Amino acid sequence: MNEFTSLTHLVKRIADSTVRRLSAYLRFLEDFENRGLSTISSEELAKRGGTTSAQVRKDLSFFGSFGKRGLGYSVPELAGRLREILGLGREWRVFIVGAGKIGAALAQYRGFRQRGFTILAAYDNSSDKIGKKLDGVAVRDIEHLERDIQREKPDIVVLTVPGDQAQKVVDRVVKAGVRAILSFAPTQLHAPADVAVKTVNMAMELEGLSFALTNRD
Amino acid sequence: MNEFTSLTHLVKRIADSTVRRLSAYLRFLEDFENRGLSTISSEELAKRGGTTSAQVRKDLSFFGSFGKRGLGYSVPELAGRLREILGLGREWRVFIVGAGKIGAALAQYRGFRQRGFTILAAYDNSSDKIGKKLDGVAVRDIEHLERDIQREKPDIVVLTVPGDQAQKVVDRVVKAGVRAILSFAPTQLHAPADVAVKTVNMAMELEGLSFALTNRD
DNA sequence: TAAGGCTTGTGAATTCATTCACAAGTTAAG
DNA sequence: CTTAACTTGTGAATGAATTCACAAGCCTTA
Repeated sequence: MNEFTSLTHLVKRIADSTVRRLSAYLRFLEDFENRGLSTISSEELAKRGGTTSAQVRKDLSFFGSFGKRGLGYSVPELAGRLREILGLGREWRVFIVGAGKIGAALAQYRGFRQRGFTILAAYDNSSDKIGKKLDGVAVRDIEHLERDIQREKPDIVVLTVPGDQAQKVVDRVVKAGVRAILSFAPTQLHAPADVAVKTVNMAMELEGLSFALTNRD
Repeated sequence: MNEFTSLTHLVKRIADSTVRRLSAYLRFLEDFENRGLSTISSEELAKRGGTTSAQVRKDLSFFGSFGKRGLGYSVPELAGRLREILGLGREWRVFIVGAGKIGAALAQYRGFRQRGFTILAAYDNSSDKIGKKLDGVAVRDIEHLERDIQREKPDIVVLTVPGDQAQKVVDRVVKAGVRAILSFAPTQLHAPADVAVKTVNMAMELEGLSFALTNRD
């Protein structure tokens, strides 16, 4: 039984950590799918994901009950359910803002396309880069960012500009109507509550390692 | 008063989320330092970091009491304390394994050097890349990885190889004595408990955004 | 049909993290 | 010296996430 009327009307807020694990489970399931396995238990899923079987079952239970007692989960069915839950059944349109090295690395990253994320264009303010291509992705003048957002309605903006320009770009794209941002700038970003912002902060990860190496034994 | 005898003998395990916030506080403090401000309150620090003043004070309280009641914290002193806590007072030696686009982006990333992370070398298995330079960083044959780890004793290995090779490289570098890894591969990695592993998983972040965009209203 | 072996789904218990709320300490002003 | 205005540091309270533990259901074998 399911306490929710539908996936789009979640009663409880789902924790970020839960969503991240669902994403990991999906990756393992795809692996199992490729190897032709048809069912999997929460225990096996847990071992792969470095968590516990109770955690796996609890995570899934927020969205329904997808398994069979005594048997486990059907690999293709659970994979399908997770794709649905994570919203991967459709195309997501992406703009990259910042055509530096990180932008270039992302433009060629196969994981984007594989999961339905289509990169429409990249933006930069340097005349060296404008008009060129980044692995098949056109680099456009950042002057036209707002205009293009209105025309092409990207769902997600990936930010790879230097830290001191990141907040300014956030303000611009939010004003133009973007509601999801993935930033690689090492700064804290501020946006309205209805805009989803994720930040990948390398400096923070490195300092986490530095801390771990320093404070142990 | 401090319930710990020294920073290297923490009684309580410090949560990952706490360390990440400390890292953020340090960034703001450096900003304040550059602007010549001499004191700051937990409230101001909180506003910048998108948290609460109680959280800031609690985070700091795990390590000692660094503020003055009625006044706040001395900016340079607190910055210094945080650098010490995070282990940023020394040089950290880094190998990059994988000289693809992401490896290249990291090789030129200024944030590394700025915080005392020195990139000693990069490794790859492609003869196109071996012997070349990645923004001043020599690309070496991955065949020599173990030998070089023993010789040059890097503290941290940054992994930017394709997902299907990541675990193999982890096993190799762990066996060779490395105790901290920062991975950009979109896979779950397994390592002994005394090895600190952080993973930056772009696919997971994107799926988090996809989930957020799908499940709202 | 019955028994044995497995595995799910989920309330309850526990552990962990955040927020509250206030005594204690500091500064500045009169 | 006294008062007023602040701000820290921290136990206690609350809230959130994880783990426990077991009834309920499914499959296989005989």
